[in-house]
Amino acid sequence: MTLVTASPLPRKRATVHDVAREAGVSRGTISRMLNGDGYVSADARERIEAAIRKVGYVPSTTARNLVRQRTNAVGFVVHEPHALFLEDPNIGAILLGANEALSEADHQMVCLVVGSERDAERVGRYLRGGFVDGCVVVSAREHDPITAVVRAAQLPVAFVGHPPDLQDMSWVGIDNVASAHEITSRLLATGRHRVAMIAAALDRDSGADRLAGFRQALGDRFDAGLVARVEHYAYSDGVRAMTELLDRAPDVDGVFAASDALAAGALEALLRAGRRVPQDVGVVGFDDSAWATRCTPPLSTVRQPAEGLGRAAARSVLAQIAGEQRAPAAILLDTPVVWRASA
Amino acid sequence: MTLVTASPLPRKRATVHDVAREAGVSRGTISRMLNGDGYVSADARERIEAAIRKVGYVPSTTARNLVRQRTNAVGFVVHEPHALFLEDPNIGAILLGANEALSEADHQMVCLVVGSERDAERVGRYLRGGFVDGCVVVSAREHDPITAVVRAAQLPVAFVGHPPDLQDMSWVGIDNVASAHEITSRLLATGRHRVAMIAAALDRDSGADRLAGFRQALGDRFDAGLVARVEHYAYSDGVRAMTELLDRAPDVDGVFAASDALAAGALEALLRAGRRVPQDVGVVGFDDSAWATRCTPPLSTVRQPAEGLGRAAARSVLAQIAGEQRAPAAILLDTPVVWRASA
DNA sequence: TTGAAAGCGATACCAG
DNA sequence: CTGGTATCGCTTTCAA
Repeated sequence: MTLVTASPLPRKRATVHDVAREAGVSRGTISRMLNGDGYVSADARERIEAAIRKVGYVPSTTARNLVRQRTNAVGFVVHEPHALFLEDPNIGAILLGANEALSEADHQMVCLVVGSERDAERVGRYLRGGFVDGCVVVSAREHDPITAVVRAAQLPVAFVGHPPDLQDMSWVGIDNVASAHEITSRLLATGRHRVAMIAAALDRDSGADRLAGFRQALGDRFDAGLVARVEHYAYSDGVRAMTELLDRAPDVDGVFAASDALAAGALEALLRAGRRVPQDVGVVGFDDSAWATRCTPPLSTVRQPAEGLGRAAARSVLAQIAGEQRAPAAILLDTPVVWRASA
Repeated sequence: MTLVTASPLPRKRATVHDVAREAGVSRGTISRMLNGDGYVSADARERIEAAIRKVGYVPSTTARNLVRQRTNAVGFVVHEPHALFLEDPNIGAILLGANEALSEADHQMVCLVVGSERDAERVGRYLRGGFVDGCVVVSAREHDPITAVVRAAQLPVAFVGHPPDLQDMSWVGIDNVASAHEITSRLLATGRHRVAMIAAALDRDSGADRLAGFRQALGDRFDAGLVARVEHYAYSDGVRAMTELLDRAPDVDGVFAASDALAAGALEALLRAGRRVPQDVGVVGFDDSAWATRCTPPLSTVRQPAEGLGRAAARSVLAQIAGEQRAPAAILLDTPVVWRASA
């Protein structure tokens, strides 16, 4: 640890008052100018601009927020950061999509990370306390405290995904059942007979629905013994599940993994077991994340429009803030199948 | 898109005033109670609590921030989100570390993403406008507008990494030169003679320093022809660079990649070229990210204490806010070498 | 076109 | 222990 120089004198922030005195006008005039209400003489405008530069004035966001009763900021609430920011490749894209949409509307996205009980409580306070005008919530689970808070606060909100207790709040998502059904069918169409699934996150709708779609696609051929259940969508879970599956059913010739990361793990396990993909076993994933193309062979998968989800959620919140969208809506985005070499 | 139900009536928020009237006490008493200054009779306390519940009172963060002249929130500013949130595995861990430290101090972390000019301008406004009490900045480049803003605002700040124009602001980081030197030496010690490097992000200190350390370790044996330069720390860059390197110098028997993602890409290219790792070519990476263990063979690498960086940065900011740490400091964290099977 | 004044919703000091 | 009052920094009628 190295010390470098001494700290500078802490100068006090300039206020409208200072600018007013300096420019010889009233604070009202300054405010009007800054907020573009027109009706400011060229003369006054000039003097104010000079004064602002001279005293180094920057309006106080806080004071402005208080009087306007709005912040022009929208929260982006993320849960379980460990599982998400570090493992889920979608979260970053969703965040980017949301930021883009908000930026276009000149709103500030403030991302709030909930990593503990304590965080949940504090984030709740900020949310209800008017720190933001609305928020996007990703990966809420059932009975999520955040869900309760935004409902109680009647805050404009859009969820990404739909926990069962959303009631009358808006959400955006994809049709997990249909997507899983489709890709499973495609896999079956390659002539596989013993198709397994690596299912994950069954306590969330995404996980449960993908399993449901898989089951639906198999119909009579569904064999519960060919479903490996794991906790997370992670690579290591995929390795473990596939190893177990090979053990249980050595004749397996097809696998639908509930995420690309899981599929990549499965690939690794298959490789270790000496199986060739796609010759011996066909593998398909879900997400079309970076995993899909970095695997060997590249994964056939379902494209999850992550950025689009973020954008749509943000737009929904903005519409609610603007008072346009009155009724809660459920927005489903398309999920094209991307067919590559793994099946 | 499905419409669900009608929206509820927008009730107005209760204020201290309402609670005061309801409980028959003055607003001062309520404030004292809420802010734990003691000195509130059991009787008053009870009536206030009841009143709060009854009118559904939640203090306004905004109003409180204004009068207190502090928000108890710290910004976490991220640049170039595409490169970072989607590619850099460290950013998530840094964010988590920072959040953890802030949470312990009961401060709210608000993550602000700068994805465009417009974002930079807006984030600058929020930062200077007192939206947060201080901030952590990751991945600032030279002449970064954010750097200028925090300097001008004299905002308590800690950078993760150190762009050259930091002047007297605090930062936390690692010794990239020494780390690169060490792992290169270890690689050489395995008996390699033609050791190449895949260098990236040479416009940032991390990238340039890793190259410098590599060069230093090689001394006389340094051969500029064995350095492949790429833009990003990404997997695909690694594949490309390694392919090129094999082309240029087929006798290469060792590679130091400036990140694990690059190393993973290199592994892929080597595999394709029919080289065995570590028998024919030894490969080492940097970061000790998830890449390192998910590769085959797992990577020998340098552990970058990402969470620790986030925590340290956050602590530094907190100390500055508390007025403890007056002088700017440079904090370097340790980077142990993690030796696995790839070299 | 501009100034004066009334809030926005809390906190904090000061008598009592 | 508690109530009154000034204040935080800005926006926004309302007259002039």
